[in-house]
Amino acid sequence: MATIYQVSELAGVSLATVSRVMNNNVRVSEATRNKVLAAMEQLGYRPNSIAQSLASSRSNSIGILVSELHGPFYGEMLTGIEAEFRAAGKHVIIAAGHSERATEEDGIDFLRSRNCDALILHVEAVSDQFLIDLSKKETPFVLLNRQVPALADRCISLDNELGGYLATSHLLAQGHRHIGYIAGPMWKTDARDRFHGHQRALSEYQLAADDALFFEGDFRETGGSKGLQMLLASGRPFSAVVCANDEMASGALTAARELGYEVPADFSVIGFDNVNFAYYTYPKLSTIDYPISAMGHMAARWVLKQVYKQSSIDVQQVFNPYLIPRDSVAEAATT
Amino acid sequence: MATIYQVSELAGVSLATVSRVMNNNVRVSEATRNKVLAAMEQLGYRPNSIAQSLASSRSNSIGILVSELHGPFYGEMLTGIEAEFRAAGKHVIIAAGHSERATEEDGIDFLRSRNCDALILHVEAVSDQFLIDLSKKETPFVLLNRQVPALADRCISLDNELGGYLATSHLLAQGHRHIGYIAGPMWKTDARDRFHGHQRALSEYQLAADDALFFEGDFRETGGSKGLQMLLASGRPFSAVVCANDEMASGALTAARELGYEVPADFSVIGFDNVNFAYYTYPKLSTIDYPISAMGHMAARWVLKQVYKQSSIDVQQVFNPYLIPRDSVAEAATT
DNA sequence: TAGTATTATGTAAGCGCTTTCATTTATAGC
DNA sequence: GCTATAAATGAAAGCGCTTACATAATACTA
Repeated sequence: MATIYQVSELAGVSLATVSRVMNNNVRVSEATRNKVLAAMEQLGYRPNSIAQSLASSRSNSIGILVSELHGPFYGEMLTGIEAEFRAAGKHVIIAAGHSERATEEDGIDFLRSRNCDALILHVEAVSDQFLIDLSKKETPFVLLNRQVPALADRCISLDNELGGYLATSHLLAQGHRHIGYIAGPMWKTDARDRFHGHQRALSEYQLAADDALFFEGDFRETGGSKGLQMLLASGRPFSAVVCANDEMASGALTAARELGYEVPADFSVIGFDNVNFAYYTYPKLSTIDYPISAMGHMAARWVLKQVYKQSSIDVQQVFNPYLIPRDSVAEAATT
Repeated sequence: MATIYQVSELAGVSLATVSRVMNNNVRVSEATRNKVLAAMEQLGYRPNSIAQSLASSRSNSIGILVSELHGPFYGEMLTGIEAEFRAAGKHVIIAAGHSERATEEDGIDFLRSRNCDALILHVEAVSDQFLIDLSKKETPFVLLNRQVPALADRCISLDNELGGYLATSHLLAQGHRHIGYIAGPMWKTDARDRFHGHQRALSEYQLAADDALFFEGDFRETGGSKGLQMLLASGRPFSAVVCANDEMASGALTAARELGYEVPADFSVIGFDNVNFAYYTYPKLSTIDYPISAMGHMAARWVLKQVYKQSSIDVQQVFNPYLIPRDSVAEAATT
């Protein structure tokens, strides 16, 4: 692989000049620039980005930590982030945190030691305090899908409480009064927030969540089917169930069918996230849209703006969920 | 951030010694090693991986190029790869190729300029020749889900032809004789191979694929629903349809339902890939298992073995698909 | 045309490590 | 105690760039 030195020799100029034409910020005469460009072309020169990083102490790489690499949710998110950075000539280094504190901290460490210019963190298990401490170190970061008041300026988040509220309100508006709830792991903020929204909607109707109709799931399909079975086993009547995400809703749908129930005839189901496959379940899942791809883009743009100083970029930090009514919710039977 | 120099000063040794204890291959006396370790600890020293890379000309990073970052298939694949490398202390740089030639070549370029020690490529649009040329350059790479005869030793692939054969054989064994086919984009090798398997199975029954019952889709849900509509519109009777992947099968299932058909009562449907959600469709999708996660692991291990010389690792290069019978395929009505 | 302000280019000192080679120190043999 | 050998450590030259700073070339002014 050719080095900058060989280019400079061929072009008959100094190293510095070659470097200048690469980072075409400084003025170089048109003639010289062309000579250099020609030499680069001829040698098939490509800059060694490691050397560039070392010399300039910017690595042009951004570390991304997500809980998982698979799953519709994270996939969308990563796509949004990658697209934005790729266009800007930056690259992403990705690690998975698996929603475990140790793994997440480890991942952050790993990314930091890779000299990332910035980090985009989708972390669930580390404490707020850990993040606050981290914010005092040199590597800037932005939090996706998390609200830490002390770090508000670096949070890109969805109003999960509102989403939970919207879901339950929808059910309520359709006449449902006995509503089951299959939650996410309650140690996760978003799971809690969604549930709080649920409670708020309920309280507007002078209702309260029924403990017997509450199940704490795991945000995965199996959690949804297990949850539905528990709800059914409770013996308590219900005409609707809200699932804290689409994957659990999908599991619940499948379980319902297996147990001989029909949705929405026997009871309605609503999900959360509006992941891609929600449209392909049967019945089509009513859900709350989570603009995760847009939020991924936004996190990337935050970095572009704050870290790479592309000041013209606008960043939206708080996103709002909205209802996507489809076929899994119907009016409550009037009894 | 502390540098190696500060560590060496604090420990009262030379740079070289500190470097040695980091790469603990060379012999350093126990006493010195402890002094250095203590100094590192005290300074919170962490090596600058960029500098390490420049000096050692290994970057400890592996470039991954996939078609998309989202979707159940790629998600699984990335998870497999990341897990393997993370454990080995390597990191992955990920780019998306979007199944377009220019974007893929661009992505490869991008990754190479990032000084990756190796590349794992899931490319569909670049030519075999391009890859052969690439193999002559210095960056080693392994191909996932692609068979290039001249590069056989760096291909990790599935026998797609066999998979296609298994799917159709299953249908045939259930008595189906009129079988529709919703293919992937036929310029993609895997789509073609699967179709060839389909033809082979058919020929064993002295049957041939019916052009009127063939639709070239796009491997996505919409392609499946469009495909099914075309099949239905053709006026040709059929009792089963094979979809070249699960996403199209899911789309076909949804479309069938919307048009008033029942699967598998009116016709059977079989997919391909066995992605996570195939179990949650209605009816549960019969499909062909594609061990993509295992293959992702294997691609990573190929790199560990070939590039990082971890010779104890075993690598399996060709994987076999197998049938997962579920509920979307039933026996053909005996007429 | 000398004098000054601009612009273009070159020189050279790092960036924080690895690694070769030379040197010092410890170990052993006689 | 003195050499021969091995083990531990240090000195220093890069890796391929960026970036002050210095200098040379050109343009502009009076």
